[in-house]
Amino acid sequence: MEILTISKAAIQAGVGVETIRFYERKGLIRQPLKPQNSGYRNYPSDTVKTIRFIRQAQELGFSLREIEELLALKADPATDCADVRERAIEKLEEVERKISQLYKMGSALKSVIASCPSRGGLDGCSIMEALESSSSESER
Amino acid sequence: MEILTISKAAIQAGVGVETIRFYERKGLIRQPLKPQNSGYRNYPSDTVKTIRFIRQAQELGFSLREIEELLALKADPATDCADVRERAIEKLEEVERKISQLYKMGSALKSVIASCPSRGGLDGCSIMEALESSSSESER
DNA sequence: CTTGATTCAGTACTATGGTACGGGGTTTAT
DNA sequence: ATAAACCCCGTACCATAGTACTGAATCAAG
Repeated sequence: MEILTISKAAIQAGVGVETIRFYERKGLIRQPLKPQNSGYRNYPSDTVKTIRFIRQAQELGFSLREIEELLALKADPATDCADVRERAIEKLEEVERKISQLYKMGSALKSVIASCPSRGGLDGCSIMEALESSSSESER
Repeated sequence: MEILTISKAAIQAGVGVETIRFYERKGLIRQPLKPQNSGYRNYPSDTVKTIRFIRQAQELGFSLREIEELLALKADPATDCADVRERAIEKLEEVERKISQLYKMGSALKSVIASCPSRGGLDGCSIMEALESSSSESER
């Protein structure tokens, strides 16, 4: 297994050096071996994979906190595939809910555009109405 | 039209009092009338609708800055229609960009879920594999 | 062996979107 | 009329996801 300095690891993973240290501080990647006479990190190439995993999961809409959980599942030999699948399904549902709302918003905007040929009267401007009717709301 | 104190408005809109003042500072909602002998805000119920709109739009991935622009579309019917129309078109494009982004996320999640055996250890978990092996470089 | 590049830890700073607090003034209910 | 509850403004603080900077230590090349 190849050993990498932080900057080599950063290049291979496609992130900045600071980002790696940031992930380490956040507990997303563990601090690698540091040789006794140096404080320098020596990364196994596994770490590069982990970082890529993080970026990939971010692309799918997972937050770093959620990714941390995914990584914990990954590290636990008792984890069943269904656990991971469950999280992916939840995320998919989240994504799909957003898409459908954006569709509504898109049609509201289209109707605004259509009903506004070139002269006054924005009475048909109903972006809010379109959204109001579709939202019974989340708590905080 | 009902008149509300800030806390009543906050409750109706499902946000905190501080959030309303924050939106006001940000220019998302306008400061309401304040009776002469009091510094207290008196909100029309319209404001509640605006706040709900803001929350809704945020859920869809709009930033407060973008939402401010969306709100500007709805406001002021005296504005030239063509101008409003232009901004509406821009927002529509933004919405469509968001949809396609989320769509990509959704398909990625779906394909990963579909190929998951949904039981067993992670050795055979295609979701984890997908997250790891993907060397699609998004550059930064 | 010296120079320049890299790395270290720690902290500060960015932007976004709030949330909390402190020390007042105002309203309202009893 | 007095206490509880509410509201004011300003400022400080929180999380998220990094990015930048500092001064000292270490490493790699000539």
